[in-house]
Amino acid sequence: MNNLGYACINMTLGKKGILTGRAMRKSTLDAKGLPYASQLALENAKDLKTILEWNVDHGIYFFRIGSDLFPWGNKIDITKLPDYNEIVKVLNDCGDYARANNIRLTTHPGPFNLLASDKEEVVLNTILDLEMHSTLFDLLKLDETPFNKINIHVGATYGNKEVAIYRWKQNFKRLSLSCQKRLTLENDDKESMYSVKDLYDSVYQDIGIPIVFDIHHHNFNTGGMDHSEAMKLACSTWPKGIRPIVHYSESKALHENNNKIKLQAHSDYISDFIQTHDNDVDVMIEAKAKELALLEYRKKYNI
DNA sequence: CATGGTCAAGTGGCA
DNA sequence: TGCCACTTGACCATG
Repeated sequence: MNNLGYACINMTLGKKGILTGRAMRKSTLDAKGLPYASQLALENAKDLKTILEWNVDHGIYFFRIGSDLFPWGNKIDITKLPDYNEIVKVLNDCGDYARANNIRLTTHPGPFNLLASDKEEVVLNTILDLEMHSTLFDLLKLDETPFNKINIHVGATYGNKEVAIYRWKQNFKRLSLSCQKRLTLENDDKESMYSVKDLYDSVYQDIGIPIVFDIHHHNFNTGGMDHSEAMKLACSTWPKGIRPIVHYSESKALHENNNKIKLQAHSDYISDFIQTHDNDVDVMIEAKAKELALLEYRKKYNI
């Protein structure tokens, strides 16, 4: 195993008001407009640097950037933000810092990003959101490869997986090349949806999108493969020279012995050793306690 | 100032 | 039929 990372929020810094997730409701955007969106984006960008520095101070070189850095960035023209030039400078600086310190940055746009949708409006919204993430990566001067992945799910079947996958692949072609080159697909956490094997057979074999293996999700949708087989297959889809990423989380319902919680929900901390079956991977820990869970894990297993 | 309901977005599973 | 879960809580009105 190489890098251990965490997602979007630093609890320690968050308590001090340092975060990249300043957001607002639509009503607030309507009331306050671009100047306020600009102010939030600038504060978010500045805090990203602080979080990256904190990470380096704590030996963490893998971080997922949240989707709210540009509040409403998928619906507004961010180049029209009053502070746009300054925001770009700050993001350029964050990117330089990441490169200099060998930090791997990724994103995970929300479950509303459905390239397989049968509704054109949903697809258009998805394209806008994915392109916003890609533009953010451009401003950070990150690679146009899945080293800096923009990761999504297929996420829905519309009653016919084959047709949905076909639409997914058609709509994928509508993305900019730089966005396409960063995109990865993750296995879903429902039996009815897409396992690693589904993604491999129906998408990777056709258009070569790398597969992110989510170990927790696999428990709910194995596609007939055990963990070791599925992880190996997923890892085989990554380009040479780019370390595959796997996601790791544990069940909140089991941790808290509470059957009212869905088994899929993520626990605050993780307790089991992360088995990577000798694959050379970076592991994104998806735990509600964020970097605290990562630090606890390293302490527990002395790594 | 703390709390709790609500918030942009899509889908599917379940009580 | 309406909540929960997913990428993630944070916003905002109210007391």
